[in-house]
Amino acid sequence: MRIGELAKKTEVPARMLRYYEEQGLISPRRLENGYRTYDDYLVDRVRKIRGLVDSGIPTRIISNILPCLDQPQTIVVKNAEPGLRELLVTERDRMTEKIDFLIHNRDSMTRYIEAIDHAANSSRETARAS
Amino acid sequence: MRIGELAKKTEVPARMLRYYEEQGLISPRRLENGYRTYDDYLVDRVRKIRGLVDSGIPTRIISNILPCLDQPQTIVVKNAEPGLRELLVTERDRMTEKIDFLIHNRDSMTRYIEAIDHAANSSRETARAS
DNA sequence: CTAAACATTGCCACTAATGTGAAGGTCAAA
DNA sequence: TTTGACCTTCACATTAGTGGCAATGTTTAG
Repeated sequence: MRIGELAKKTEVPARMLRYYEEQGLISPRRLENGYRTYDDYLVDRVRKIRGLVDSGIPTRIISNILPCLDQPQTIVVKNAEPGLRELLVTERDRMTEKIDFLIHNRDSMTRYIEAIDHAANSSRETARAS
Repeated sequence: MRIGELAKKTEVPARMLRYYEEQGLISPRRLENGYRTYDDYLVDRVRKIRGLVDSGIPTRIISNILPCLDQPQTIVVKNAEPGLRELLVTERDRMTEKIDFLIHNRDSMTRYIEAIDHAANSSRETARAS
């Protein structure tokens, strides 16, 4: 598919897709006329990129961990680049920390919201009683 | 405590603490000489700010949700600012989405790392057999 | 077939958010 | 009175995007 279709499917502006290419996150092939052409699997990949960026993971890191995120445990593992495993473990652990942190704070927010609701109920009852 | 001590306790440079103040995330009092003075509870708060920023949450949002994150369900709930509950729920749900996304991808990374390890073991055994 | 409408390209510059560095001055403890 | 922590202010850096333009390719309507 061409850039416009991918943009529509991913909700990511074409402009941004070119930007991600510039950052080395996606590498579409080209048609004879120079137009970029994207394989289907890139739809999923672009969504992952968005999610990772939204989670505060810098593009430089994203480019390293993207290979892990493609569904079939591709034979790419054969690379065995030394240091890659290290980096992946580090980033995986950092991610786990982030998850725990977010869960903790999400739960605090939930309790706070419930406190608001409870306060609203109480004052309603107080008003009714008066 | 003064800015230097807070910087040491939180591992956040003093420069950055002034920046967060500028962004309205913390409001230290001042001594007669103009020095900033921080209460103990701000240590925790600064750590939260760091975590939230690292998780891709913009400071403008952080300033809104910070009140929820202070441990004692302070009587602050009395505010009942209309629209605040809405905003909190929205951000809480956004946070949940982020958590789910991160968990999913963290698990993918873990599987990939295991695949690397398994590949390494296999080739070691192959080498031994030859 | 031609012309208008639309998609894509590269390019350059600009914005917004989050920090960071450094100059020049004040404060206070040794 | 020197040293180190702190003050303000202005400017610069980095990351992640955006806007606009002129040129070219493609599609569609008359």
